[in-house]
Amino acid sequence: MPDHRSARAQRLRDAGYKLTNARLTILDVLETHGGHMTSAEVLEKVEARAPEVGRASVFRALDLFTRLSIIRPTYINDSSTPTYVLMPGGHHHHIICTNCDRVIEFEDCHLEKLERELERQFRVRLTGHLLEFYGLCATCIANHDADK
Amino acid sequence: MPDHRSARAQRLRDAGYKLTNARLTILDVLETHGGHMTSAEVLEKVEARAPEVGRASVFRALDLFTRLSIIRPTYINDSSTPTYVLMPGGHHHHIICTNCDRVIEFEDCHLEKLERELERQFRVRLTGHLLEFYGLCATCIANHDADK
DNA sequence: TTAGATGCAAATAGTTTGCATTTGT
DNA sequence: ACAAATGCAAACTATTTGCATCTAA
Repeated sequence: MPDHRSARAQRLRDAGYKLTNARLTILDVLETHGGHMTSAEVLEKVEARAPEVGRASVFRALDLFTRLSIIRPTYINDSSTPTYVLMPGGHHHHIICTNCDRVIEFEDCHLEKLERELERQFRVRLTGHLLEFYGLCATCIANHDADK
Repeated sequence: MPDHRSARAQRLRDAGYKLTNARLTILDVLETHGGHMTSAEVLEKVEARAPEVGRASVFRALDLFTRLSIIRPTYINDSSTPTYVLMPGGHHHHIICTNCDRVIEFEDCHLEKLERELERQFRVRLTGHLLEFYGLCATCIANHDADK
């Protein structure tokens, strides 16, 4: 299995950034949690594990990790606050229910071919992608139909 | 050509929402601008066109339009503030340069098949999607290489 | 050794709320 | 007619900044 944890720290290092206690703690919090985390949740977990790490460093690290395509902020529910998703292998895919905000993750996206096409067409070098579908989940479809 | 403008107002109406002056103004601002707009830009344009429309109504409408898959908030640059993209036909696709934040839009995504697969697999009813690729644009690749 | 990163606390900016009033249907 | 939506301004909350200090390389 791929060791994403050391791989991501390595990525920081390769890009010329220091492996500080703050960054490694924040990265570990994200990796331990695994899924979707709001900045508030990250702040809370970091505070619990390493009280000496300041709020500002958390936001600075989240920005940095975003620039490095390690995570990606997205809007899940009532906007205004981003939810960060880890992007192992540079990509992530999910379905968001626009009624109850449930998130369903899925694996396959078959976007490799499109990715290569885009790189050629626009002369870009792509490092990751996020694919979000919106709609109603099974539960909300049932409730909706029951309303009739 | 499809008349997205009346189509979207119709969508509001069909979902049981009132076609108020505030909502129609905000919708028109989004459609006139066409592309990506931050909440600040929407506020500014709405203020210019219809000063009587309050700030709160703008945010309430942006939330509503998001729930209806008319627009979708996403993070383009320095996070913290969402950029809203119109989703004609329910979908939108772009490439974001993680170095200079340039946005390149593209049309084809070939996701219809995947969409149908997901609907079957998870028993969901999908209304739209957003596909974002991250990486370096041609200009930033050149600058990066020049640094060596 | 030293550029880069941190932690703190104060400042800022973006967004939401409560409520009396207005409006679409 | 009346529920839904609005506009206002105040309250709130999340995020950022400036700067002296610290630390990874």
